Amino acid sequence: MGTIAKALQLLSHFSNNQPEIGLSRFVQITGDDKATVHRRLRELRDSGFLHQDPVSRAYRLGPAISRLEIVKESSFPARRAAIETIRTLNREVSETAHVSVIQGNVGLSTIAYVDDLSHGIRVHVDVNEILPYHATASGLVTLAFMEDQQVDDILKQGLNKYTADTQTELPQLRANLRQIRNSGYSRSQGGFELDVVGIAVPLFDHRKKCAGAVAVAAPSSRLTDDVQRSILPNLKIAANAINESWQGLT
Amino acid sequence: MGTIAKALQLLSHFSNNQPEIGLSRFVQITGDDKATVHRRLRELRDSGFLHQDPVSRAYRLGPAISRLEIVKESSFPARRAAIETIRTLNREVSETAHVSVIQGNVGLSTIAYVDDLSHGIRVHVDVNEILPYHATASGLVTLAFMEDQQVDDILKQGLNKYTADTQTELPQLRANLRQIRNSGYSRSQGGFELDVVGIAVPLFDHRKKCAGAVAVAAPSSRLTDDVQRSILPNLKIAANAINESWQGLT
DNA sequence: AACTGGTGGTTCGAATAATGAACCAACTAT
DNA sequence: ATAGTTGGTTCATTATTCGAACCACCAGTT
Repeated sequence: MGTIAKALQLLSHFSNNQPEIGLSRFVQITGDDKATVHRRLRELRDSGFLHQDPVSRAYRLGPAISRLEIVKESSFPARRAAIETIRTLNREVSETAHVSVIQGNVGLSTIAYVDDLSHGIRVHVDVNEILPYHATASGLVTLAFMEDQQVDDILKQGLNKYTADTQTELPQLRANLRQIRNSGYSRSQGGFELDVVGIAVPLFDHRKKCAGAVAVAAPSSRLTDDVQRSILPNLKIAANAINESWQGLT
Repeated sequence: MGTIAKALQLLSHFSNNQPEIGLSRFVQITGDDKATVHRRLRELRDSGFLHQDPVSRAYRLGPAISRLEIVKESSFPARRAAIETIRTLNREVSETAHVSVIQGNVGLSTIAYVDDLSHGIRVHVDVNEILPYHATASGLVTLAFMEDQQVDDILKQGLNKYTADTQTELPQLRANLRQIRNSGYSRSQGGFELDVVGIAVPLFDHRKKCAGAVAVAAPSSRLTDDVQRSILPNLKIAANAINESWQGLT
């Protein structure tokens, strides 16, 4: 990994739970030397990707992010399209829904989500973090529809065990992927976050290559087989809508 | 400038007019060696900041941008707040309005804008580019309310002459800044884009430090003194609203 | 007042990673 | 075939990143 990637990885440590991070905390997280981390943070700050509080000296995500997002969305409004459709999806199924896209071989990056508000108990996965391929419904379904070469590269990296239920056995996983490809959707039960069930359907880009997934997540207690069956058609409709609106963005 | 900053600068070449850029074009723009540029692009791609079209091999802004923007806005919803208020501002004054924030010493980064739709002829500045301090209304008003030390650093870098009307004489500029600080607003006539007049009012962060500006831009033909006077109060109301909503985001 | 442990930040020799001229490979048009 | 594109790679040279040790500051303890 080059210097650039290492620096950019610092940005991925920000989340809802941790919107501001100081130098020492960064050192603690990354394990790198303080001087090194500091130099990287300074360059990110000077480029506008971080904003440093003048008083507390802590860092948070900077204005350059917003600016680039505007450029991105005004030329390829992928996110806007996704948000619209998962809003209606959420209204129909009354559960948390999100759209995530492939981000290299590390996992899926969530670009839109709608938290369910109708239930008292609801899933609160922090979608601001990268979703691993092998432990989430979205990840599994993208793996299933991905090119074999890339699947091999990803599985070669090793399978992190997030919970007791995370599937880390390669043969079973490969069988699971075949089954997912046949059925057209994936289901994951507590592999990433305990008691959370996810159902996901693949998304494709303009060249029919798998680009990501739409998923619904819910507490396992609420997601009976019947409910699941009722959600699936809605998921597929949402996926079609997003696929269609993404075709124009070549 | 370090390697990280050089790589990140590649991202700033994307704009509405140029949403996709290939390797050769990047080499042409930057003047760096092809191998160097390619390595930087690859790292940005692998980190998710660029997406490479599998067919055309051209690069465009990637999903990591959207992800970070979500994290940023869900912890510090600065942009959302800004968008709301400039929408009403736009309805009231019927001209293009935008909010830009300080991005280091290079200029201002626009984080929200509303294009005016009521007039046939309207300003179309590409707000996706960095606004220079000395040549725009937003830039001038932030300079006027910025700390002297930083002002000196910025003016030291030299003043680019964008149009025949760009003010590049230091003494006049400094006098102009004093006058702006007294009046509380700035006005710029065709200094960055010909025939465009801008009026801007400063924004402050939680420590009362100048953080950016709200501005209205219009064709000079339409912006008579009377119209200008009528716009000012609306601008100040908008600035107050944004300032207030930003206070909580320390 | 000195000590302790916590911030953020800097220095400079040593180690490492970025650099760029030359080179492929594929495609298009002449 | 030739010449001019495109994107991408190699490898010896060079310049940059790296990191142990350092400073300055602040808050609470002894």
